[in-house]
Amino acid sequence: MPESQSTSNWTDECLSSQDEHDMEKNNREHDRMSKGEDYEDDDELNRLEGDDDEEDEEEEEGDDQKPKRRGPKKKKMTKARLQRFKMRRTKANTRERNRMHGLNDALDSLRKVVPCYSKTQKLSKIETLRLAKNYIWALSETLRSGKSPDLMSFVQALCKGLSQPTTNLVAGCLQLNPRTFLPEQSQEIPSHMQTASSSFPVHPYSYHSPGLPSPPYGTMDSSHIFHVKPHSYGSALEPFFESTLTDCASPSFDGPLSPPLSVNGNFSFKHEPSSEFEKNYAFTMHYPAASLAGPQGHASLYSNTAPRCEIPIDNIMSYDGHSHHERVMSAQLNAIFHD
DNA sequence: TAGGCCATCTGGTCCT
DNA sequence: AGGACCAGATGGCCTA
Repeated sequence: MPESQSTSNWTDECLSSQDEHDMEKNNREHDRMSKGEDYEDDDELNRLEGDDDEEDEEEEEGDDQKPKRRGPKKKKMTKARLQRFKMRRTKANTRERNRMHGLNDALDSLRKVVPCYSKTQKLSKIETLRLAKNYIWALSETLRSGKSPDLMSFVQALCKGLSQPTTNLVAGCLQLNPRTFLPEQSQEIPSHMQTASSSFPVHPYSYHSPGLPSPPYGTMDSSHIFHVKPHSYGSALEPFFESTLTDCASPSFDGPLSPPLSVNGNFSFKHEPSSEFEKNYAFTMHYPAASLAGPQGHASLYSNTAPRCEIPIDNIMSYDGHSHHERVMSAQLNAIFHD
């Protein structure tokens, strides 16, 4: 293709300001190369350029000082060639930028459907992926076993391999002290919690970051200890409390109810003091695909009794929604602090 | 100031 | 040939 055609094709494209910036940068690059800097005598560029420009054919001959080089013959960087190079580079940069933006958009979508979504405190890319992996694993495990896990196990599974800040974030979402569910802390965890945390098998693919700092080892804040009350009527949700029912008949569960718990809107427990419901927490899973899916969705696994969703269904975020989710979070925070 | 995270540029490789 | 994908390099920003 003649250079002029290639150039006109390019100029037909819409240049963003970033592209213009690229062009400027490439012009600087041009200056640099014109001065003979870098690029190892332009070998690199010549390799990139290919050999379709007869007019530029030129070889370095008679250079006795340097040993003969292998590979394609060297060609001079003509203006036209440089121009085409710049254009290709600029286009490639734009494509790469867009590609990365698409990737980041996908990651953002993932952040929204993973527990502990926060607009203000965004999970890093790597932590998002780890948390998503744990989340998928935990849900799969739930489906595989056909038994709902207790929350402590679930949170433990979620936090496997996460960095301390992310673990703290999850703990924050849960209103929990991370020490209460980190597996390494089992010696410090009350017996009922140790029992609860055994519902999940060891995560087969858990990421063990060698460089991760240890979780905080502070004093146990009893106000953060997680108390789960089994609800009084039989339902598909009951298995979530099975371990606490069978193993945790300790006096600690006769104490005051702990605040309702929310895992970033994926689980929530609501305290309704005025009803018979009052000593129980309704479990809801308003992961959008679950709670909105109705009979087809995951929610149907847990919803064969009267609806427990304390948040109006239309307040639950849509798959890509933000504001709904924020309202849900806000509602849950209200519930958390309603004591 | 060091370290973490991120966006961007870049060149290589593979695929269509 | 051109685009997609990838990984390395680099520099900016932020935080402890």
